Amino acid sequence: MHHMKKYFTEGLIQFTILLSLIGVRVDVDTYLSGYFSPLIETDGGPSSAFIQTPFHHYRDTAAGHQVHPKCPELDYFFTSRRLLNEVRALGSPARFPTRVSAWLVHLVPDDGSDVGEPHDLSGDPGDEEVNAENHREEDDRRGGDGCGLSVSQDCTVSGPCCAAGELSKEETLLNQVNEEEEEEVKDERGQEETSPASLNQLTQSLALEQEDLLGSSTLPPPLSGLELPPQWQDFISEFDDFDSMVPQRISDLEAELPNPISYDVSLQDAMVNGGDSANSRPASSRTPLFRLESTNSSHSDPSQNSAVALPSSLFSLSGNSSRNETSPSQMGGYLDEAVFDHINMLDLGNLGTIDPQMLDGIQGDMDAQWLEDSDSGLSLESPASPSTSSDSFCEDEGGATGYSSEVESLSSKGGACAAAYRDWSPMNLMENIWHNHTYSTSQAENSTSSSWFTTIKQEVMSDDEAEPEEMSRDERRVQALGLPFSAFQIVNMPVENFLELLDSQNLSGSEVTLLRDVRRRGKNKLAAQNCRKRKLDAILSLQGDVEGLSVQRDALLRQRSHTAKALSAAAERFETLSRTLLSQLRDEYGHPLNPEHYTLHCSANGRVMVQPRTNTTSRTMTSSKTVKRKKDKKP
DNA sequence: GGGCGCTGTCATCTG
DNA sequence: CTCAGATGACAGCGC
Repeated sequence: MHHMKKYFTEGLIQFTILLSLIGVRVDVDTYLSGYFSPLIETDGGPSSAFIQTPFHHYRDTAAGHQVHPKCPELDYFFTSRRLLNEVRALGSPARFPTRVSAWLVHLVPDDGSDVGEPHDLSGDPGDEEVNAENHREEDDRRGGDGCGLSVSQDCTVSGPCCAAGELSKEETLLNQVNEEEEEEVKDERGQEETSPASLNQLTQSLALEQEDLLGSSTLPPPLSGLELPPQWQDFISEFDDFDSMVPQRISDLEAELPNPISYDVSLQDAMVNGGDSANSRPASSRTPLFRLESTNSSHSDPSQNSAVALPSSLFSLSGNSSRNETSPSQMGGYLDEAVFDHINMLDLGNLGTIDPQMLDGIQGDMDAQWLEDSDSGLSLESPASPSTSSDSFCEDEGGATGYSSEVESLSSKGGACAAAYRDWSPMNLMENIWHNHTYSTSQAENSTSSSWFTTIKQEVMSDDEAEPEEMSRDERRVQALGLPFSAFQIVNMPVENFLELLDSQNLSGSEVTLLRDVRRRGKNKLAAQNCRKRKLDAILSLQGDVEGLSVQRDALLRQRSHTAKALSAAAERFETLSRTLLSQLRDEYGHPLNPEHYTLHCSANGRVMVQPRTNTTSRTMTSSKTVKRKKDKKP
C-alpha cells in the first residue's frame, strides 16, 4: 500500500494533472483497483477513449532483479511466473497462439462526461489522491498487485477522439529492446513528468514498440479530421502505415459488431521472460507479465473510437479465478480450430472405454508372450532344399522331420550332408526322425555305398526281432515283398540308393511301383508333418503379432488418453485465461467485457481476436463437428 | 453318435 | 521330364 502511495501520489497525480491540462482525462481507478494500467480518457470530443497501457516493462522486476527477496511483490511475481509457465505448457505456439494484442474502439460522448469511470482524476488533484488511496486499498485486497503507472497513452484532444490501446508483448528480443526504450521513458518521466519533451519521448518509444508490432498488430483505420496537438500529430504520424496493416477481416469483424471492438492481444508475449525493469516502482515489479502499451490509433469512424483497459497481469488472476469451472463446451471460440482438430483426432469419446487396469494386464501378458515368442526359435522358412532331399537324416529325434533348426544348420554345412549321403545308413534315420518308431533300425556305422545293402539287411533283420511294433500298411507291404528294407529305410534312403535297390532286386513292375509309392507316401507324410508344424508355428507367430499389436495399440490409446487430458486441461486453462483477459478489457463504456458474450478467437496466424462468442463459437463448433463427422465416416 | 484333433494320403503345384 | 518338397483337401482313427 505504501509503495503504491509513494509512486502514485507523485508520478501519477502529477502526470494526470498534466494530461488533464491538455484535455486528457486519466482514470486511475481502474489502474488502482486491479492490475490495470491507468485509463486515459479524452474528453475533448464527441468520443473519448480509455487507454490502459503500462508502457513500462515489468519483466525486469519479474525476474527478481532489484527487488528485495522479501518484497511481497515477489509472491505475485512467482505466482505469475508459474501461471505463465502453465500457459507455455498449453502447447505449441502454433496451436495456442498466445500473441495477444488488443484494440478496443468505442465511442465516447462529446460532453466529456465520465463514461463508466467512477473516478475521474482529471480535475481535482486532491480527489485524485483520495481516489488513488481508495484504489490502493482495493488493489491490496486483490493481492497486492500494483501495476506500474503508465500513462503514456496518446489521445486525441479535440474532436472525435480515438485512442487505441494495444496489449502486446513481443518476442524476447523485441521486449528487450523495448524495455530499454521504456526504461528511458520511465526515467525521463520520473525526472520531468510534466514536460512535453517527456511526453514526446514517451510516445516515441511507444511508436518504436508499435513498429515492432506492425507485423502482427491489427489496428483500426486512422482517425481523420482531427485536430491534434503537434506532439500527438507527430506521434500519430508514426502509425500512418497502420492503415495498410489492418487486415480486412478485422474490418469485417468490426462491422459485425454493434460496438466495433477489435483486439489483437499477444498472450505469448506475456510468457516471455521477466525483465529487469522494476527500477521505477516496486509496484510494477509484481506484474511484469504483460507489457501494456498504448499507441495512438486514429480512426476515421468516431463510433469506432477505442478504449482499452487491459490488465498488466491478466494471468495472475487465473490462479484464483473462479471461472476455472468453465466447461469445455464453452471454449469453442477460444481455441484455434487446429486445437479442435487435434481434439477430434484424439477422439475423446472413446477414452472412457479404456480400462487402465485392463490395459496394464494386457501389456503384462504381452510382455510374457513376447518373451516366449522370442525363445521359440521357429522359423516359417522351410529348410528343405533339393540338395538335402535326405534332410530327415539330420532331424532331431521326436521332432518334425526336416524342420528343426538343427536341420537347417546341418543342411547348411553342405559337405557334411553330402558325406552323410555317401555314408548313408538307416541307423541315422532311427536316431533322428520317425518318432513313432514305425520303422525300427539298428546301428550300422561307417557303412559305405557299396556295402549299404548288406548292412541294412542285417539291421532290418535284427530290428524286426527286437521291436515287433505295430507296422503301417506300407511297412507290411514292404515286408510282404521280402525285401531286406523297411519302409522307413526306403523312404529315407538317397534316391541313388533307392534306384540301385530297385535295379538290384529284380523286382516286378508292380513291386517297383509299390516301393515308389511307399517312398512317395513316406516322404509326403514327413512333408505333411512339417507342413502342419510350419502352419502351426505360423499361426502362433501371427497370434504373437496380434498380441504385440494389441499391446502397442493399448499403449497408443493410453498415450492418446494422456494427451487428450493434457489438451483438455490446456483448453480449460485457456478458457480461464481468456475469460480473465476479457474481463479486464473495457468496452466503450468502460465496462469489462462480458466473457459470456465475447471470446478470444485464435486465428491460424497466431493472432487472438476478440469476437462475439455466439458467432465464433457456433462456427468453430460447426467446423469441429464437421471434422468429427468426416472422421466417423472414414471407418 | 457327433464333434474335434491328429494323422496319413492324394492331388497338385513349384523349384 | 523327373524328382523332391510344399500344401490343400480328404478320410480314417481315437478321444
